[in-house]
Amino acid sequence: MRFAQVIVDVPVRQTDRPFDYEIPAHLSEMIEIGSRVSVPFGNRLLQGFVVGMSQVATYTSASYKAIEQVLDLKPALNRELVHVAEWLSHTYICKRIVALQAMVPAALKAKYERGLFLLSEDVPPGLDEVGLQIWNLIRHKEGISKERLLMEVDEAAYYLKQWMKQGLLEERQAIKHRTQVKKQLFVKPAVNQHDLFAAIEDLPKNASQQKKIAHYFLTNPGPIALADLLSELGGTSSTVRALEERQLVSVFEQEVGRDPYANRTFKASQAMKMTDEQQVACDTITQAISMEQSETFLLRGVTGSGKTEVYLQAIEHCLQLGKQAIVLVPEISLTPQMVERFKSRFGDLVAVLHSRLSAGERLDEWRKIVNNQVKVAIGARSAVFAPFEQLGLIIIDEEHETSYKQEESPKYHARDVAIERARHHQATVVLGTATPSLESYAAVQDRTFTLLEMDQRVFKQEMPSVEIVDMREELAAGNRSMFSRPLHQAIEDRLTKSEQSILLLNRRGHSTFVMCRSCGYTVLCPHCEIAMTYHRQTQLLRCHYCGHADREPKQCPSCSSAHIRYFGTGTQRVEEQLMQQFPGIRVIRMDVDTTSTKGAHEQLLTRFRNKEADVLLGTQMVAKGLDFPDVTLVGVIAADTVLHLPDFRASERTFQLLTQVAGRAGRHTLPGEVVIQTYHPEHYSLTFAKNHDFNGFAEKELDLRAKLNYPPYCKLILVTFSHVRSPIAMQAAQQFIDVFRTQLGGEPITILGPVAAPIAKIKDRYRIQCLIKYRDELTVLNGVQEAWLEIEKKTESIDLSIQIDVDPQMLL
DNA sequence: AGCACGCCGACT
DNA sequence: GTCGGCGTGCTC
Repeated sequence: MRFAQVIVDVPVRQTDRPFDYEIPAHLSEMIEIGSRVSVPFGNRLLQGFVVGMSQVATYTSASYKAIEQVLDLKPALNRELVHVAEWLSHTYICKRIVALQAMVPAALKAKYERGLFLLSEDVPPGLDEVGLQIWNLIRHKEGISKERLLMEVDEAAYYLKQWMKQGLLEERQAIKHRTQVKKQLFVKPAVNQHDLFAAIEDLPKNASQQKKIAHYFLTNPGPIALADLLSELGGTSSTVRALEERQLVSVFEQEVGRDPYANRTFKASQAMKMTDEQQVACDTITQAISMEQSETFLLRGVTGSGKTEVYLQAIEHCLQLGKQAIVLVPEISLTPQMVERFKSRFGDLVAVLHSRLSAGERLDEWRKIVNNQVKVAIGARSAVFAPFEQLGLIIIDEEHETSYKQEESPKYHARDVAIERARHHQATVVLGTATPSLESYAAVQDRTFTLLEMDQRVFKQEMPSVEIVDMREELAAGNRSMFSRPLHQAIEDRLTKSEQSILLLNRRGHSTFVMCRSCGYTVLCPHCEIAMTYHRQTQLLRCHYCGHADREPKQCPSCSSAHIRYFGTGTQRVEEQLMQQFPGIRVIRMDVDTTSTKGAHEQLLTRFRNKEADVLLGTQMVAKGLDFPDVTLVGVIAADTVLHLPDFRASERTFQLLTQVAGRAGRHTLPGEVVIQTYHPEHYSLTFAKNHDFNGFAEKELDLRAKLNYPPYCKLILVTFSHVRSPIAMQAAQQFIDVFRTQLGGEPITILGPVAAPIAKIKDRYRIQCLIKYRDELTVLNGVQEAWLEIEKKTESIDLSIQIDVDPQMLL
């Protein structure tokens, strides 16, 4: 007898462990570690993942249940990914099933539905006509829901009750598989060519369409998609149906893979000649891939230094060795241009995974990986789990981006997952960026990572000149506009030269807060402790955290004064001001509000590329990876917005954002200019960004981090407790810390808190947080895990939520 | 998570 | 006497 250890799809404390199931003989060939299976659990049928196999059960029992079904022809995961899931669950403290499910496309997550199942093959004797009808309906649509049946047949309730009592029928939960495989209608000839030829003669004289189609099949006997047939030959499906009725053709369904890029052709491209710097970087990387020593490289290249070409050639080498490669890019920069570069170099060997694909399209792309049809996967964060068997290379572009940290459980960082996977495969990791995260920079200093540098732009252009404008001086000089004189001048200059500009403001909406001039009351969201943002088009005050919207107030809700004023500048107001101050200017605004519909993002960028606008105005999404030849001016409306966030990474974020957005200017033949407006012109993250001096910034910032004891000099775990009543959350937090301290047994660990989170209330729930600072003590993760389980157990009955974020990227 | 089992109050 | 409330504990 063989057994499989299965993690079942129930994400709670009590079931977060493997359960033993018998492997039935007829499935023994199919089941492997990593297989997705369905298993009986209690009186339900659940989905699960096989994480182990053994000759004897690990749990002693008189009888064992057996695996019911294997859900995929090829296992969804493999042994290595099952290991990584285990690593994920203890590194980021999450339930095992949550870790496993994060590795497969969302379309494979089971949905469960209660449905009706007959327990007897035979129709009960003496059943009347209506009863028989219902019986057959249930037999036909096994698992149909009770509600649906009652809707279809009014009298059903009586029969159902009877049969359940007699044990002929039961209602139980079943796995409802989402539409997974796309099917399409195909047509093929039903007779041989000879008969078909004869039959054409017999067709009615006026059946010209039918004849046309029949003729087609004389020369093309193979099946063809119905849609293709009709678009090629004209006619409608009724024509085909007529032929089907004459039994000359047959129509059938067939599985087809969705290919989101099927209708696009990509020009094949060749490797480009690289600069010396590129060549050195590429050679070092390819050598490491060949040596299989699992090395991590930090490729620091200034914006425009041609990192992508290095990636492409390194991948080429990797493929030549018979290995596969993963490329991670931030979601927002996974634009058609980026996809195009990879598709044109590697053609059909690339699978593309990003969130703008439908769930089905994503699944199909992912299946190409499982079925070994592709060698390269390019995608956002979750593509790090691409189930390749022979990984040679993992590339993470724009390594510093916060989007590599998943904000939901499992709260993993793709960079760390990549390094863990590379360890299993003896693969190479390349982290590319112009502005490394300080964690990676520190890892270079302690020789965990190897540094590769590229300081020259490919076409030898100068880095853009950067001017920092002190807005306090502008005000003193009587300029109350949001555009300083230098920025105003620069925009005007581009308009006359018909060059383009990018303007960055990291806040959407119109005004960022609404305050009463009489009493000082600020309008807060009733559900969150956050100022509401005014949106002019809709004339609504909107909360950017929970989406709550209110009408624009005509008077102060607190003192009824009419002196309500709008403060703080958002992208909408900048747009208005641009139109006012530069008559005739063409502006494209790009923020969450204008890019929420499918394809809007690409469409706006295409319009800008086609020079249908003079200015691209937007939030940080305009800072990333864009490359437009005619952009010669980048303006930062307010560099201070990020600087003042209550987060120890505020300076780092500001430096990165400014450097990245500055890199959008003058990338081709025209020189670039950058204007940064600020109230803190002396701040080091601005001055180092002005001089394009990453190393200088890093040294200064590391020094500060060391003094304040923050990463990379310590590790962090952020634990957030939330409840509708603040004291309950606070009490739970305190208990958590007590248990945690006991677990540690006197290790000197710093715990900040419990205190109210910077955003103290979201969606009517008060948030209390604790920040754990530690070196690398092994006991800490375990202690958090244990304390979590204990508090979870204690608070089971109340609606308390506990969020654990290991290595948090945002302290909000 | 679900669901059965179990022990107490208000109905036919 | 039975239906049904939600507290408790288990699922290979």
